[in-house]
Amino acid sequence: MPELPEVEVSRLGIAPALEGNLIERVIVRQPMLRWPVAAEVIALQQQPVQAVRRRAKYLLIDVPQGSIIVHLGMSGHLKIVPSSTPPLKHDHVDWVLADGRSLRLNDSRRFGAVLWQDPLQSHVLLTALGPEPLTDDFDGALLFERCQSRSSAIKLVLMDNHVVVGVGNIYANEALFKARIRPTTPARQLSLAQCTVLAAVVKQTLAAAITQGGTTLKDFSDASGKAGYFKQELLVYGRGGQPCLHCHTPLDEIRLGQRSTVFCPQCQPTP
DNA sequence: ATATCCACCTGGCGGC
DNA sequence: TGCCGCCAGGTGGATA
Repeated sequence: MPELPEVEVSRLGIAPALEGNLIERVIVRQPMLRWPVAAEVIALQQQPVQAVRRRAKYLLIDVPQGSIIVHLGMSGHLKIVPSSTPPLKHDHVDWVLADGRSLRLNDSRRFGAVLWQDPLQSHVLLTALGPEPLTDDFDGALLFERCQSRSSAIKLVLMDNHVVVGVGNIYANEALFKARIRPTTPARQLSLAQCTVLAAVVKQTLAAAITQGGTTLKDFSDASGKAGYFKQELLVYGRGGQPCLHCHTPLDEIRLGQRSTVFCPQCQPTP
């Protein structure tokens, strides 16, 4: 999926078209995503959009009756298109706007979701989430504290939504390389100083990726259909076996929690 | 609580 | 050209 930067790039792209606009109706071509598209969303008519927010990798589109929750899964992307545009394969949901355009969700793997949140409530999927990485709620001290009870590899802990949200496989690999920490290091073995560096590079990496329009591996694009440029700045992800950009040692690639994990055996030493 | 593994689904790639 | 296995940006849920 889109990780946090790609979701934020989507939010930035769709918000200007949605906010202050009216959702006239919703067209569902394929209701079976990760869960069935929520009935409350399908029934929406003539609803003004008040705001488009993001929490972790969830987008929240606020209307007077509540909030539409959109998750992009692994392959989802959102576009703003003229409503007359013929739907393509995997264009599962359209939100038809009053100005002749539509918000269109395409998701080939259907790991994404379209859910509903009642006003003044938090959907159950959003209640147990950890802090947002790009706010002051997340810092080295918090990361260090949450690592104390964890013997798992730091990469798995960094990707655990209870610890911090939004860090997926690409950016976990990138941040650990920048922090010079081996992904397999048991989390509780990290020092406060290492956690402070790690939290800082997580913020820096995510923020830079947002600026670059996100990372497009194959099917991510922003609301206008443009691919992201951050792929050019990836230091280790997808580069297993190739030389480290710092020391030229071939990068190691292993599996951690069934996810591809790349690191430099020289620059990211075992503790 | 924590840790591990599986599931969902489509598509692209390499190998034979 | 075709078939097969493997891999891919996520994460809830079942199981020890």
